Amino acid sequence: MAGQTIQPRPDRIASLHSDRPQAGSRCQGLLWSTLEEICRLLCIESVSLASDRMLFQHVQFRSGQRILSHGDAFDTLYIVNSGFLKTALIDDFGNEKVLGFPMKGDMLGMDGIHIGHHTSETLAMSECDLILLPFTRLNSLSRTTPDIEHLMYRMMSRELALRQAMIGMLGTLSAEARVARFLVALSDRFAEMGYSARTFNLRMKRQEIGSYLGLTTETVSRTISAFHDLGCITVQQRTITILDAEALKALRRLPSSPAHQALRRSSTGLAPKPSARR
Amino acid sequence: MAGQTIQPRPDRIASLHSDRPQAGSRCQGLLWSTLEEICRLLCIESVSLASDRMLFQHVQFRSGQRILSHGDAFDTLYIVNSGFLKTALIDDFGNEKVLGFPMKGDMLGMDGIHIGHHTSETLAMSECDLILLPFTRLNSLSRTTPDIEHLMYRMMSRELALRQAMIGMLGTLSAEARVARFLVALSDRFAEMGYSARTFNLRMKRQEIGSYLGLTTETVSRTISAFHDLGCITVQQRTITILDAEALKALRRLPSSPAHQALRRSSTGLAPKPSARR
DNA sequence: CGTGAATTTGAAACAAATCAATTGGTGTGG
DNA sequence: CCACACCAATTGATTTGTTTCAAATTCACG
Repeated sequence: MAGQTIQPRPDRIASLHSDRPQAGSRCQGLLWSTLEEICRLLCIESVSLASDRMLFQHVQFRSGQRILSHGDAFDTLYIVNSGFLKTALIDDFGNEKVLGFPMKGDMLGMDGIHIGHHTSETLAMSECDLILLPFTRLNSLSRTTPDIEHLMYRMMSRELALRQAMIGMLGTLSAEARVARFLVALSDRFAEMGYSARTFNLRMKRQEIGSYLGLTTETVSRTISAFHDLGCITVQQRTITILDAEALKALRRLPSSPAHQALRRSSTGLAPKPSARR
Repeated sequence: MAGQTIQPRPDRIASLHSDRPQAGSRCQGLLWSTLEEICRLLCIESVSLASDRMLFQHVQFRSGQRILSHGDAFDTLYIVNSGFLKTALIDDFGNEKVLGFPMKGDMLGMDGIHIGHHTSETLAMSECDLILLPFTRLNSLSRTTPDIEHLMYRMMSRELALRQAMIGMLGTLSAEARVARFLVALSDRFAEMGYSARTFNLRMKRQEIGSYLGLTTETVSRTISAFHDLGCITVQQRTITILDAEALKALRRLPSSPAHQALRRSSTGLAPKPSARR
C-alpha cells in the first residue's frame, strides 16, 4: 500500500480548491469520475482532451474498515476522494509501523505492482470515498491515451520522492523536529483541502503518530506539550491550533549525523566551512 | 535520483548469474545493450519478442565523478551495468544524507520524473558502466512495445517497496540491528553479482554507512567491532568476512515503538496476545 | 617516511525509551 | 444518573543507547 508522508506534494502548493466540491457525479446511485476530475484531484495538469467518456467508479468505506491487507492480490489502484486513512506495515511480531496517513488526492496501492500483491495494510480512519483505477483497464486505456502512462510515472515518482524525504527525516531529525514538521505538514495539507491551516483535528492517536515518526507515544505527547508550553501551539485532546508556524518550521535537528566537520580545522587557520552547523 | 537500499530485490532472489559477463556489446568503440539484456540485468522477465533492434547506449564514469546533481534537468534514466555508486541528499546546511548505494541492476533517476529535475546527487565510487534510457525514447518505444510500460511500473514499484522497507528499518531498529542488516544485505547483493557472499570489500566509508543508516561514524565503527568481538564477522579495514550470517539476521530490535501491549491484560485473566513481543 | 584522512577507542553528556502511575474522556450496565 | 471499566493521553522518575567530544592509532598516498 502507499505510504504517503504527510508533506504537501510540491506540485500542489498554492493550488487551493477550497470551494470545490468533492469529485464525482452520481449515476444510478453510484459515484463516477472522469479522468479530468482525477487529474484535478491528483494535482496533475489535465491529461489529454476528450477523455470525458472514461468513467471510473467510486467505492465507499466506513471508519475502521480495512481496504487492503498484506498479501492481497494487486489488481487496482485507488485515489482518495475524501476521508482519512492509514497505511501500515506489520512486522514479524505483529507490531504495526505506520507508513502514512493518506488523504484527499493521494494514490494507494502502487507498491503492489511489482510482485503482484500488497505488502502493507490500509484502513479507513473515517468515512472514505475512493476512486477505483483497475490496473488492467489503466493499461489498456494508456494504449489509446498515452498521457495516462505519463500520469502514472509522475504519481509513482512523486511517491518515491516523498518517501525519500521521509527517510531523510527519520535519519537525521530530532524528535522535536519530527513532530514539528509533522504538524506543519498536516496544517499545509488541511489548507490544501480547504480546511483551516490554523486549527485542525488530529485524526490519529498519539501512538500512531509515534509509530509514523519513529518515536514512542510518550515522546510524542511530551513534545506536543512542550510546544504548547512554548507557545507555538495550543492543544486540547486532538485539537491543535498552530500559533507560530514559523517557529515550528525553524525547528531543525538538535542531533545530527555528520556534523563534526564544522570546527575541526583550527590549526590551519582556515575558517570553518560555512556549510555544516547544528 | 534513485535511493536503493542495499537489500536484494525480492524478484532477484535465487537468480544468480555469477558467470554471466557484463551486458553490452561493443560497436564502433561504444557499448550498446538490447532490451532483453536490460531486462536480464534488472531481473525482470524478458519483455516482448523481437526487440533486439532497440539498442541502448552505455556511458562510462570514473571513480569520483558526479553523475547527477541536485537541480539537473531530468531527461534520462540510467541502469547500472557495473560499478558502485552512491546517491545522497544535501540538506540546507550542506550536510549529506546518503540514500543508497546503487550497484549492478539498479535503476537511477526515477525520482526526477515528476518535477522534471533531480533532487539528489549521484556519484561514482568506482569505475562505472551505465546504460542510458532516454525518457522520451522510452515513451515513444512504449507505443510500439507496450511491455515497456509495465517494466517501468515494476521498476518504480520495486523502488517504492525498497524505500518503504528502509523507512520501517529507520523507524524501528536499533543501531546493532541496522548495521547487521546492512552487512547481510550487502553480502546477499554481492552473491547475486557473483562475488563471494562471505568475504567482501566495503566500498564506502564508515561515515557514509552511518549517514545511510541514520547513525554516527563512531556508532558504526563500534558496532562493527562488537560484531567482530562477538565472532559473527571478521574485519580488517574495509574487508568484511561474515562468519555467522544467521546470528546477524537474528539481531532484531532492542528498542521498539509500540511494544507495551504485550503484558497489559492481567486483570481480565486473558492470556497476553500471541502477537506482540520484543 | 611524513602528512592528512579514516578508523578506532574511551569517557562524559544527553535524548529518548522504558517503567510506572495519574488523569481525563467515553461508553456500558446496574 | 452514577459507578465502573476501558482506552488514550499526560506526567514523572529512571535507565539506556547513542551521540558528542577528545585523543590515539592505523591506513593511504605522494
